[in-house]
Amino acid sequence: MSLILPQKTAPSCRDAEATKSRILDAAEEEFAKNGLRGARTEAIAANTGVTKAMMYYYFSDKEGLYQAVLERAVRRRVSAMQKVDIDGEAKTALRDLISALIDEASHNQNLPAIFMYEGLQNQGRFYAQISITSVYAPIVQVLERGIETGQFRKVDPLHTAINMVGICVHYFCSAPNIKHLFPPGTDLYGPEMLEQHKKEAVELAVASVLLR
Amino acid sequence: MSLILPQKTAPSCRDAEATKSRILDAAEEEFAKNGLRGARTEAIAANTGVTKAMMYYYFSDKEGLYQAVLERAVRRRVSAMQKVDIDGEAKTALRDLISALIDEASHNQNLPAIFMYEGLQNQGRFYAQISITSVYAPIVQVLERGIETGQFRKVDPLHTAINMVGICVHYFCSAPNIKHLFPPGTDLYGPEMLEQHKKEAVELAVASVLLR
DNA sequence: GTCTATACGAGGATAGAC
DNA sequence: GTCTATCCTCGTATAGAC
Repeated sequence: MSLILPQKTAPSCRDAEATKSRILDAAEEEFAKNGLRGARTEAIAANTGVTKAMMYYYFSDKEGLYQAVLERAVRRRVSAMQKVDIDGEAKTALRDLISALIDEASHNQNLPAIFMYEGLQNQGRFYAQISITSVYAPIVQVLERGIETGQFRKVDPLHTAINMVGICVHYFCSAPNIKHLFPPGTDLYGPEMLEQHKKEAVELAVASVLLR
Repeated sequence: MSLILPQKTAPSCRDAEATKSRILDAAEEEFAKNGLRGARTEAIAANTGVTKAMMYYYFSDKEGLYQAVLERAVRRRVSAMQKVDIDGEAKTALRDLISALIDEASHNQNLPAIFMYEGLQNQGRFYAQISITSVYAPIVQVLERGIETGQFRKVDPLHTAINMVGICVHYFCSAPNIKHLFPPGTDLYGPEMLEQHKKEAVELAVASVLLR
């Protein structure tokens, strides 16, 4: 019984793109957990299946890797927001935008943490180059239209958009803190809880602007 | 002109309590910027006026210092929330709670970051011992009462309380990110901006639950 | 393209004088 | 109680073989 055991994750089969994306995945995980400063290149490599040296081969240094992770993350979130049709009724469009944001965070749970860290720890340095506008812009537009058409209260669209994003992401970013508020054993990332978070968030967002 | 120059911050005058609290202040600042892992004991000492050795004299290690900072931070936030009179009309009580939370974050801008980091980076490990319940409990109570008395929609009180805290703190935690959304040079911590954030947040929170 | 081995600086922690 | 000097691990990054 002396079979040759496979490598813990995947064979090193000289596929550049595959390797790069494996590194990006592991790095995203680590940066989401610990931020740029707290992340350990060692830990990234360990979860990658390839060695630390490869990281430096493809991404020149830790910061380069971080930036690549961030760029991919922004691309994903922007694309999730832009898939939403915002040209219909303002109320529906708002509901769909909030849903999309939460669905996307539920699907890729690293993103909220990645963005939060970028602000907290990195002072939004890379955001300056990347332009986060495209994430907030659709919400702002829908709010503006809702106000014009008389469906929504006269809120400040930008502040309100920021507050709505706050509703969506705080649940994810604070999950380890707020889990103590729920019955022991509750899984905040379980399907029922995610569904309820989405429901409550969507209803709260819509109710908060809809004219009575 | 060979005057003896004063120490950069304060004299080392053998006052234990004063020294401890100076260390705590500097540590809070550093932990708020970088989190437990990212924080540098060197940096804390540098802003303290006393040496690194003193840190280890009073707080056994980096983790001990972190825990002390967190405990003080929780005490402050809980006390800010408990000062609010929540026994009057539900709508007023809710408005006052949200105001208090934002005022407190405006006053001590490290707290939102400290709590966010505790969840993101430290998996809420210290929260388990400290009990964060007292921060959310007043909001939950007020929401429950508002629902009972028929003033508020039938929301889930806990989820909604979490979402409302999200509204309050996201502005602060994401400040370096979202500042790119405002005209260049806007100071998100300036009095006008803070006032507007409070106004928008309070109105949004109240409108989101008030029955039409 | 991928690996092993290692250089080197940063940073947490302590010893011991005053 | 406070300081200076130092230890030593950990973690980023590179050299060089395959």
